[in-house]
Amino acid sequence: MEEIQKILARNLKAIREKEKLSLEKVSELSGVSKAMIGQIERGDSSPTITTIWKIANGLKVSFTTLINVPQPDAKVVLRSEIQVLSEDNGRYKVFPIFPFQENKRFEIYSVEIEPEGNLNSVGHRDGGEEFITVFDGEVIITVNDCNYNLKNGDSIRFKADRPHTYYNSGDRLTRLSMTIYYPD
Amino acid sequence: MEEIQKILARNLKAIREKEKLSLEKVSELSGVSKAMIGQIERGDSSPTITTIWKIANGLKVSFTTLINVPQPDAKVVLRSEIQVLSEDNGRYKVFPIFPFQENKRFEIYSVEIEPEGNLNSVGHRDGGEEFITVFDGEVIITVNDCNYNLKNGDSIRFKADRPHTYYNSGDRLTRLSMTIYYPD
DNA sequence: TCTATTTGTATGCTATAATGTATAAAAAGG
DNA sequence: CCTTTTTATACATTATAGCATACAAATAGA
Repeated sequence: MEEIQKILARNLKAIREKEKLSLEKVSELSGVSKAMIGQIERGDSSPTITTIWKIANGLKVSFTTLINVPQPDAKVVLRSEIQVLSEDNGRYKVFPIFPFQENKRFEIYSVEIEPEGNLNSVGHRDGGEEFITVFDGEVIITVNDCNYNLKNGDSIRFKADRPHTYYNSGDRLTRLSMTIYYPD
Repeated sequence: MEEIQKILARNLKAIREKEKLSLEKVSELSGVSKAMIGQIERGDSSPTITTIWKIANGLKVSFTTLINVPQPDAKVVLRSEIQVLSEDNGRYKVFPIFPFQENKRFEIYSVEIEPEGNLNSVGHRDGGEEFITVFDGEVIITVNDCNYNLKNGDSIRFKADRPHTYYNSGDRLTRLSMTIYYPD
């Protein structure tokens, strides 16, 4: 029995218990036999993707809910705790706030750019996407040679797996929130 | 043949072509037979979770990469386009920037709170989690009766499926970035 | 153009997923 | 406590996943 089967078994059983459903009920909801639901929960069988799909749909949960592992409560990150990363002679500063987590697939930064400060990025991992909101100042973001002029309060999302740049075109500090999503 | 099989077929074939791998090579990397890889790509078979796990690991991609559907490039959201939601007699304003997307599982807002403005939340959907960073002013966030005093540049993440409140304890506008994650 | 190599597909066989049914065990109700 | 109902598991059968092998088709190189 593979580890992934155990994970699936635990998650399915946990969901079923939490919702207070019998094997019979899950069977009705999903269109998968009661005996098969039981086999899966005991880790006695490695179900096909079609079967899992039916179960996920029947229980109205996602695949990842069935194949991932759980985590804990509130956590504060003070600015003083953050190890800042500088580029462009200190004119571009990145504050890594919430690191990447495998089961969430995103990480969060805040960014500060001094006037005329800039950063060129060759692009991140495949399929990555950035979500940026301007909280102070202004910025010109270039993606695939397209310039996007953003003012205070504006936002942009773009595919981050290609060359892109950030440039503070104003005369005061620019501050951005940055959420980077990775599909894998 | 189920729809999920077609999706899987398309994604696997796309990855293989992109990486310029032969069926033989994917077979070596994953430990799944060449014939089976071919069957999966043609949608001729509904593989078990163990088989998909092996393929995902062999190709170093996630499950979601194999079972999800692709999207387009950069998109700008100007502040003027955002429909603001107000609470507490206008002292608490929410700007929905990037709406929830099923395949990413998070949504992004910015929030503005006037001095003494506050909001009580009974909690969102099960397992939801909030990631907040202060970009201006200060805020007291309460989660499970615990108060967290955050200053400019500080951040917090907390389980959002329980009662929580936001209160501007300062004497000027507070601005927050808010990323809400939902497991399903 | 021809030959050798690589690649994808077809086929038959084995292993196992998935089911329906029977039954033992657990839970609910009087 | 006893009886009925519900629930989970065992078992036999059917369908199909997964594999090894052969071969046709496509590609690469001389």
